[in-house]
Amino acid sequence: MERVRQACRSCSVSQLCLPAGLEASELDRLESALEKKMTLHRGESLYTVGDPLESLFAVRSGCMKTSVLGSDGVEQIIGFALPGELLGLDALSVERHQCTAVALDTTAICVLPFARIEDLAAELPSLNRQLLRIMGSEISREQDLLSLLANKRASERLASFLDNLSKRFSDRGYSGRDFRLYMSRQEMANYLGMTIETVSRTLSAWQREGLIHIESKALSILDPEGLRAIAGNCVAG
Amino acid sequence: MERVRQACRSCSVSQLCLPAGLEASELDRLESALEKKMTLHRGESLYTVGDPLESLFAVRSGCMKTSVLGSDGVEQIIGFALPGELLGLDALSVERHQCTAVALDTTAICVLPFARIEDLAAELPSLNRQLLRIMGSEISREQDLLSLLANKRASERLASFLDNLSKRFSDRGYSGRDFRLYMSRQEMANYLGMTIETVSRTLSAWQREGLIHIESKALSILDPEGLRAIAGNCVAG
DNA sequence: ACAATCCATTGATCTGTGTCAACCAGAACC
DNA sequence: GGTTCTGGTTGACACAGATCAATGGATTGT
Repeated sequence: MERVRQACRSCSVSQLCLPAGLEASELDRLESALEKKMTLHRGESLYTVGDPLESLFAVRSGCMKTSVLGSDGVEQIIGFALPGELLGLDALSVERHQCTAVALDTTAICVLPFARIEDLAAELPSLNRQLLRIMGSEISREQDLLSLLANKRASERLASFLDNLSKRFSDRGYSGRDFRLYMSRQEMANYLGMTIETVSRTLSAWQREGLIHIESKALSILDPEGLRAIAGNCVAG
Repeated sequence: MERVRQACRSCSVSQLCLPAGLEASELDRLESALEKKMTLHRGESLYTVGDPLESLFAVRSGCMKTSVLGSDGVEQIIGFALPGELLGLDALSVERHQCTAVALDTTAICVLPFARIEDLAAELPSLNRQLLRIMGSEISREQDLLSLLANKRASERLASFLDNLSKRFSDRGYSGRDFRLYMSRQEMANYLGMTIETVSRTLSAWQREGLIHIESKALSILDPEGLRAIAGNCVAG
């Protein structure tokens, strides 16, 4: 771990992250509250269920998954976090993390000590507003996902998911047509409430139909419109 | 609509609501920011998708449902709000409501003008903290619901739902064994991602087995343990 | 280079729950 | 007092997707 100066200003996703909308002087203060950055490797966890809330985290590069554990011990993946996204917000309720965050790839993380963020937010209204904004969008992201799981069929869910990933990659300056799926088929299936076999079969069918090309984790979307049509024009997921 | 003085202090659910943890002087200021209260009748809506964010709302008595509209126009119910619960948090992301809130019964609502709450939160750290806490618990509530929808079978979902309602009623000082289901079978089914027929069949089966007694909307839980066993000891829903 | 894993694909079969349809009961209305 | 409506229950049947099983390909470790 190392102290990072100018962390936010040099970060390509700051406009998607906590600093969005802050002025230069405010950014200075946020950067000085930012403790350190850390790097996780595939499979390493950032926090697990029950850990006390010490910090919020921002993904700087790479990809994380978050999951909750059902009473039966079965993992349910809640989301995949790309650069610019905040992690740990669910811990604000009871001061303990309610889910587990694991790296799916080598991932750089900014650590935001909660006490400092909280103090700073009390002084900087625009920071507090941005924090609320991010929490609000996490709430509505989950609402969209609920709608997806409750009343769409498997292929619609998978198509929405790929479309959503595509959009997020292009928002971050990467190609929305060709990208790497950081997660395994198992993880996609779990996230979308289906089995690995159904994921595999559906992808194979789309490949046969010329909608996509997929080889291991490398995905090319050949017909974005076709995919969106299957998704029912809904980009949740 | 009328101005309400001492709104929070006289409210039986204030400890579940925004004022939780506030000192007397802070409570004064919150109450003076609280604009008015209003009453909705069954079927009336508090806000709908796209309405600009003007206020957050707290349920004082009665029951509300919130739902999002899929791209295909299909309603997906996201939650049922009981007294003490806050509504409108999803609007903080884009300053517009992302879902619709409709009364399921005659319902009293406290209106919290967002601009005033925001200003006040900047001055009262404990209020801001409580707002974040409530948003955090909404996030984890939805996470639990995701887990329920993605990998539980219909009967487990329904049992979890009833168990969760039971718990919330008893938290509010009502009986957790005998209570009125404010929502229709159709609304339960929609919320839990199943059909009305499956809800009906499952309830009938449990009635036959002596787990519950249900007549129209009046539910008695005869065997809470049995119900919880079906739910797999998970209280999400 | 080989075995040992792990992950993905594909096929065959089974099942939970959706779909379609008939029926019933209570509420609302003439 | 009957008619219509709305919401709920029950049954028969169909099907999307789960489950079980076999195989293949890639990655890891020795």
